[in-house]
Amino acid sequence: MKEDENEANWFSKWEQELPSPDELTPLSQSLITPHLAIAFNIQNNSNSGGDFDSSPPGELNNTDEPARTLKRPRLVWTPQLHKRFVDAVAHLGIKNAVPKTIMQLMSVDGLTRENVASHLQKYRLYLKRMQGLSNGGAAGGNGSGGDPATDHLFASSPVPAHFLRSNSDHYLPYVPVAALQHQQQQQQQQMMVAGGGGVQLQARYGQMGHFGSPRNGQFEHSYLSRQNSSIQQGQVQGVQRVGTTPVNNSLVSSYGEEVEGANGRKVLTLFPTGDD
DNA sequence: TCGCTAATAT
DNA sequence: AATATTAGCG
Repeated sequence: MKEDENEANWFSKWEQELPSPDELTPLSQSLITPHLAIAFNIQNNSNSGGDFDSSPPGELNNTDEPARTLKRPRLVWTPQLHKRFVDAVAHLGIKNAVPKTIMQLMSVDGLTRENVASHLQKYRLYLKRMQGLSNGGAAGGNGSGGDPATDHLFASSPVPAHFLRSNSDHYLPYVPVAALQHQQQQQQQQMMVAGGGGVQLQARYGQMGHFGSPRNGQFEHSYLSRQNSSIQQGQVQGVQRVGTTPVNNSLVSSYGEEVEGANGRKVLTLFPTGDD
């Protein structure tokens, strides 16, 4: 197999040029440097949403600047991230739990409103389905419903009781602080990278400055301060077709499993998915 | 501009 | 399968 040799070759080059941990690109900024983009042959498909593409639809930038045209990698909603989401929603109360607000409360660097909106939509559907059934086994053992599969993720976090009311009129504005034990969970995160052109994103978050105590259903303050700048780092890596696992960082020093789905779609998992 | 839902795209 | 994006409305 000569191809393997070739790949091994460019791979070592590539490996040497990887940024040091300090230089990891924060998720909130450009996600993939032009260099990496080219190295991975990741090119934007042109239009479609262009999240952080700075040029508006009307304006046309003839020369393609990869860095600017790149699409965000798909966010991977890990159980922990989802938990944070649930906590945020729980503490905001139904009325205030809208994408933007949730996003702010979560204070996850790199998390966009759209990420949250999309997730929220699915989560709501999940809740609805849960109500339809005899409520009771929200967490852990669903399965026989034969429903969409994100349930998996959703089931990983306990659903606050008041979410499951069909009467959405007057929810309790807050949750009995029981679910609020997350505290400083370790910053270890899982990262999954899909091969074959699929690039996924891992979000890192720091400690939440404690949630404000909701008074009378109005959350009055300042979850707004996002000053946890120090802990926030994220990194994306693409895997072209390499069989080799690109582990070289101190952050990702252990090999994950390289599993192959039915499609030949490889998924790299760095760090075990730490559930609660 | 934001949010919601359903549909569709990747 | 899991997320993202879009359309159409309020």
